Amino acid sequence: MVDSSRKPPQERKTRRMAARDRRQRILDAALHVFARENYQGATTAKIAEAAGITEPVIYQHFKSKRELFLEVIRINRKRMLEWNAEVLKAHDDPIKRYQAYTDMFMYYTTQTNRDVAMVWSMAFHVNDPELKEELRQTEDELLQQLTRDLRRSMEEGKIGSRHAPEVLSTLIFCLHGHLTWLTHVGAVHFRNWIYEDI
Amino acid sequence: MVDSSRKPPQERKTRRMAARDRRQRILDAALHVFARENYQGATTAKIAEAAGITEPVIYQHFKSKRELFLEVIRINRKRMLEWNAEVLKAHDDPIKRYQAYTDMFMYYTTQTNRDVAMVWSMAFHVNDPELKEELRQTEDELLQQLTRDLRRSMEEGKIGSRHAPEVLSTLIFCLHGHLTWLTHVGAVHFRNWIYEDI
Amino acid sequence: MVDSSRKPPQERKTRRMAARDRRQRILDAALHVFARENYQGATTAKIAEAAGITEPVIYQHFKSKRELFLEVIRINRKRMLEWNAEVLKAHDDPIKRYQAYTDMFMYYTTQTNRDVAMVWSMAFHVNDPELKEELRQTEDELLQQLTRDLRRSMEEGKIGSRHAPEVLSTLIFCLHGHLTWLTHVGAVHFRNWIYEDI
Amino acid sequence: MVDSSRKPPQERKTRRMAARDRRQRILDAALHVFARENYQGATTAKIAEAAGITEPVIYQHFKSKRELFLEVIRINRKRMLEWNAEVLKAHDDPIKRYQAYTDMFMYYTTQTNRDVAMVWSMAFHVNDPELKEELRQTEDELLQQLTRDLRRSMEEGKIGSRHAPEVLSTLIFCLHGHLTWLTHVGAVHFRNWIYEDI
DNA sequence: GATGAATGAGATTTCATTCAT
DNA sequence: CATGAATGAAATCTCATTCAT
Repeated sequence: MVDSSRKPPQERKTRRMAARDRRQRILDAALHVFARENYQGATTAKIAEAAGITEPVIYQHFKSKRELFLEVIRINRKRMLEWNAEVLKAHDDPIKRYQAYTDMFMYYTTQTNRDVAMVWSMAFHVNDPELKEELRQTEDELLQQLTRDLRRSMEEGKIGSRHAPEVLSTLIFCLHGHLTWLTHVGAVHFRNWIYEDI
Repeated sequence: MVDSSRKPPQERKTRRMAARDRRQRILDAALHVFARENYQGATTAKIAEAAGITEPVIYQHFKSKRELFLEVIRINRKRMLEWNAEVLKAHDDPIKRYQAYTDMFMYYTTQTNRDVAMVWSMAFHVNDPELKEELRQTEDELLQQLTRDLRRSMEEGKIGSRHAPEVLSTLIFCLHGHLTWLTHVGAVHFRNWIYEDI
Repeated sequence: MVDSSRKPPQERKTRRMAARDRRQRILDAALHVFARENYQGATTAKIAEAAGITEPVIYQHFKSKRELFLEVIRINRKRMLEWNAEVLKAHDDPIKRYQAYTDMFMYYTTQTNRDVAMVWSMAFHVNDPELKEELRQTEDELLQQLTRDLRRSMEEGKIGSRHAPEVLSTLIFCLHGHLTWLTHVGAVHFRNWIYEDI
Repeated sequence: MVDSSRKPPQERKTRRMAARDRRQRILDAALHVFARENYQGATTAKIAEAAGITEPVIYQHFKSKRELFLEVIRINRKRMLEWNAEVLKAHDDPIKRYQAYTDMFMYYTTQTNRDVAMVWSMAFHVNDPELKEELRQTEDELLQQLTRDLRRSMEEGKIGSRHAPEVLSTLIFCLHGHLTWLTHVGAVHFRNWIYEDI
């Protein structure tokens, strides 16, 4: 996808680039296959096929299937946290801000992002303490980012305080999780108006 | 459920149990193991061990692992729908009614019920069209039961209509799903006050 | 099928009778199932079901599946040898005699007898030395009975000696075996006229 | 069939064989084991052992045991039909032609070919409709090839027409089938002179 | 003597992972 | 580095056979 052709002199750099490419391809494929097939359902064979490589290549980039999965999770953890922070900084007007936040969630139900959401919610069902801890922390951070922001807005009187900030953030958050399900399963009819109402 | 109290001296002489009881024991064990380990992670060996039997016995009662799982799901589907309906009929006063409804959800985060909730949310990640359809229908029914009830209460002026009934039911519903996660993962600190606020 | 009801005084005899009955039922069912499903394909479960009993009953009458099979083979060995001898004694006129012999073979391709033929030919594929020896002996005996008879008829000038008696008997014999196949598989179109021609 | 003669020092370092060769080795081993042990008696473990590999390797070359078996059958079906046709074209003199045909059958009682014959006759006892149809067709084709040839020879007056061509071909055919049995079981004493007599 | 429940042993098949080239 | 070949370990499921009642 990047440039593996127009740099003949530096041999090593080309290789490095290619390796990084490969790794990314594997991660992309893995995300997709994990989302579709579940952790244990996603065989290394399927992932390799989706990445257009052979199985052993996976093991040149990742120690094991578990490590690959954790990496997928970590990448999206980082991505989610950054994204979250960014969105909350994007607008001065809180109304617009939360609107953007909402949009972000909506965004998560489409294609690639849907894969992210699926993997995320699926990860909760993998019985791995280390992973579990990581998930919990991420959820907590995301929630606190939003809670802090909401509280500040309330204190500044910029939004109504019909709900306590913790409650509101949790509500918004739950919607996210649940909408993933509903989308996944096909019951999508109220998606559009629910945010407006809150 | 049967007689686990008037056991004779033998500690665990579980052999020679009546077919019905054995079946139930397997279902109980399966529910627990599926909740803990995921569909594919829950091997028949683990289920058998949890039920205190050997693997082949499972196949005297269920045609396959898949069938066992579907049975677990179906039983809880029925249980959930009945329970839901019952709770909504329990009190004339809507406030008390929804309070009971809320309590029911809370109840779902404790031991056995927690297993039910876990299996339920886990089931969405099993790649099986028949199962998926069944899940969707159940969610729909549960949601509609609640929506109808809320709408009626609003029309009778018994509860405020700050949110549209569809929205409110969805909100309540999402909380259910998400709280399961949060509980599962260990972030439980606001459980108590969130319902009061809504 | 026989009388298990009209003999109240002699308890033991009634029982004996019943036991013998059961045994026969099992043997009949076994013959049928073995013919249809192959030695290893014929599970004790299928045999029990065909006999209208439960599996353990089989083990009250036979030491093992193998023993049951050997018994089935032995019974039909005896039956075949007796039958063979009888048929060859039935007529003085050799022509009629061989006609009857031929008819007997034909008979073997219909229902019950077909089962016998199938089991017989199937038995050759069971890898069991003891069984193999028994089969060989039976084939030899059957063949020699016929050969002796043919030789005598030739010596008495009662039938033509276009073929040597050993050859003719083998030919007739082969037809038997092969017709079983052809019938089994559905290619039956010349059955009728082939014997006339020889 | 491949190079089993120019082996390097290592006694049985069979690892890392070319896919084609490995496949062939498995087919060879399978033919042998199926012939000896019956379809269901021939476990993948036994086949793997005979091929000097571990079980999973079989599944890299064949989708299932059934597919492996069908492949064995198909290969020999092709081989038989070609062979048959070739032999019937080999000589102008019909006497020599049928002599060669006979020799071919005889040939089928030697080692490898004997395995082919055994598998062929055993296949009739495998309860599989698709397989059965394939077998029937092959038998029919073989029989018709021979019948046509015999009829032409008779019409040209090159061989006597003591028997109708259909009958003669069936006779020859039956001998084939039955001789396989007899050989398999150990009663081989007349093999030599029977063809001359017909 | 018959039955329902149970099981050890094993069959087929899959999968993550590792060599050897 | 990449790949084709290989495999140990385990998963699902079956089956002949045996208890306990």
